[in-house]
Amino acid sequence: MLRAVTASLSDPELIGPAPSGGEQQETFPRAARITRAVDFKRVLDSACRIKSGCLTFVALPNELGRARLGLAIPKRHVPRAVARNRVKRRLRESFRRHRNSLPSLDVVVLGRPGLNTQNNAQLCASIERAWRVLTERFATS
RNA sequence: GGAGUCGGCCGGGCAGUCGCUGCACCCGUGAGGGGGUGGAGGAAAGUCCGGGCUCCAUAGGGCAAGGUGCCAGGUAACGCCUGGGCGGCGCGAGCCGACGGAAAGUGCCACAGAGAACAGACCGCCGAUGGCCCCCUAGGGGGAUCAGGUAAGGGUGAAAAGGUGCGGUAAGAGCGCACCGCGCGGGUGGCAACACACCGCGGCACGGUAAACCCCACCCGGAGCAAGACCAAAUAGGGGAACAGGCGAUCUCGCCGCGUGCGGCCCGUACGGUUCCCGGGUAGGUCGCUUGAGGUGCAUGGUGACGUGCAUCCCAGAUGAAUGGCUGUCCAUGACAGAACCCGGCUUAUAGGCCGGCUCCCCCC
Repeated sequence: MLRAVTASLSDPELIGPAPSGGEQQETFPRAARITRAVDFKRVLDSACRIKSGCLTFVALPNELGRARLGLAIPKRHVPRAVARNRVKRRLRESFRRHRNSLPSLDVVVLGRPGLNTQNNAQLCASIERAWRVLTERFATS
């Protein structure tokens, strides 16, 4: 875990294009997702929330040695299924890219009002900012 | 060539790369890995109809409620589709139609208008007939319009007592006649809806409204994949057994027996420890879950919807929920939009493009 964090800080590409074959594979297996209702509940009951744009990131350290992602984009804030899929795909893709540089956290991303009107650039900026904040806050602890 | 109309189809392509996911195969004790192969739509949407499937209910029948509503066919079924009829719109191809019943009953028909349902004289026209005035005066002529006559014209209205023409009359009027229309009965054609340049009768309306109540005919049990079936921790609780045996006695039966509370004691009653089993059942998991009223091709019956036969193909199945990101390039900027048990329809949204049938107009030969 510690090795992963230091590697990420020295990594030149944080926003850049595809890495073209680094040492670490940027995969997104099922083990990197929060799939159980109890896990969701435990994370959402924790106090650490970071608002970034129209998204809220709720984080809780875990003992697994890797970061996990869970999504909760409500139909109330993004009524159309296509738009909802777009938001979730952006989040998953960005998480996949930054997974190896993140601390060992369970992160649940919540949608907030106004999310429906965000374009891809705004969305990506919000997500990138959230990863940086999460890394800084949990890297030392 | 232009305008229009109907039907069908596509709805970014290609290459590279990094990911996700179903399936079978290989490697690995296992976690997992490897290469292969499949991976959103014409509407996946709205959830408006109709089915399949599942559980519950149910002898049979009726009422109520709801729905459908020209006729015939297609279909698993339909409120859908096809063909036909009728009415309306369009030069036409075509399009549109809750299109059964108003002589079973009830209700409503505003405003305007003189009058609106067993209806009417406001303006107008007439004033033959009766009365009035004038003139010549047996008799006749003229005038005004009091009685009155009149539904042709004006005006009101969504709608005003069938229409046109001729006759007729004081003026008019189905008052009479001809044609058209209407109603009733019959005939003919058609499976039927219905049609008719067919026959007879009736001078002629039995106004509209049933997406107002209603009447008639037909159809209809309820809930939905979070349906439902199975496996099944932990905790609490339910039921049962054992933990304790001994004595008498012939296989069998009888008697006594743990601790604590209530009580002076017995009977009685309540509570309690450990282990195991049983059933219900929560978290969680598995199935349901994709081979189907299925697609494609050929043949064949039918005007058609569609049916039949043969061959061939397997074409998403996720579950905190996959089907995407990036780069290059081309067409020249890609609309509406994302499966959640599955089908058949309807409705709504939709940038742009392709193909075919038909109609009308213009030009050339």
